[in-house]
Amino acid sequence: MTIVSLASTGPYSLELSLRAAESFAPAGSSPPHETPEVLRSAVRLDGEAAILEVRQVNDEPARLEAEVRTLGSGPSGRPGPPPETVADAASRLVNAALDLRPFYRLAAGHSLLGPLTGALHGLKAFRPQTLFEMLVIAVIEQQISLLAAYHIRERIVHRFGDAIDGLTVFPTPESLAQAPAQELAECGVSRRKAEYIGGLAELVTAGALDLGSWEQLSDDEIRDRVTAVRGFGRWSADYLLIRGLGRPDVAPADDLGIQTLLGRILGDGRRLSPDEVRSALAPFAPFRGLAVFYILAGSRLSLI
DNA sequence: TACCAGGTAAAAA
DNA sequence: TTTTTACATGGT
Repeated sequence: MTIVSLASTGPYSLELSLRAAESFAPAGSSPPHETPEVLRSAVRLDGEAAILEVRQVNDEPARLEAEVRTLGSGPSGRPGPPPETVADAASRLVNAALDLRPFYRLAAGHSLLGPLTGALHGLKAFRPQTLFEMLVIAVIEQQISLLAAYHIRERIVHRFGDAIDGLTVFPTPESLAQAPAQELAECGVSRRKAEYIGGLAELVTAGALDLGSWEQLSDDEIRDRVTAVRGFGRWSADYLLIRGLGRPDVAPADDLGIQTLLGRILGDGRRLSPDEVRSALAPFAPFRGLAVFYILAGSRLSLI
């Protein structure tokens, strides 16, 4: 067991972020939390499956506490992972490095975003533990409804991931590279998507895609690398930038769900074209992605 | 039943 | 070069 303390840059509300995350999941998909203020996540630390729990211990300045349990750790087992590893994993999950204050200053004067950032003060999106996971999820979500994608993803995770303490860690690139396309397709993805996932997993396993170094790259450099992989277009690249890397300014203009949402909230109810999405989001640069996330969360939480 | 849903690559024109 | 088509699940 390892416990570490970490700070969030600027304001943060774990409780609000948990409520937003829950509102994005299909109704009834997650059992009611016994402890709604704790983020509980199955992760892989130094190659070993672990449960990572994050709780907030102070509001301003925002401070969090992360606790890890692995199967091997405990009174008689090996020691848990080193504190830096735990702190890094937890910081990534809660996007601790993102500072919301400049976004709030920009939004303050806006008729919709002003009140919304007030009501959602401290809200950040959780990030997945790895970019590999985010890319696989992007493929699954291509073209089909989020609900259908959710069921397919659950099947893949349970079939190829590692169970620990009632949760399941996302499959490794190695396990998906070894999975026959037929077995992936049995989880509900198309034959072609199974090839995309297998191809990605092989590239990562072979070291041809060094996802770990992508944090340092610019948005456009990452778009180039993502779209060079078969099965990954502009939409998937933007999806990775926003959800996987938390890049605050990515405007997902090709996203059907965003086109529909912005048409309803900012437009006349009709779905917006990609160009109309770009125009609608222009006032929020360099925080266009954050603006979309706040509008989406506000919509899901029935605030707008 | 047919169509749409937070796309993409490959075939056809 | 541009347009059309196939693909999988789940809801309406």
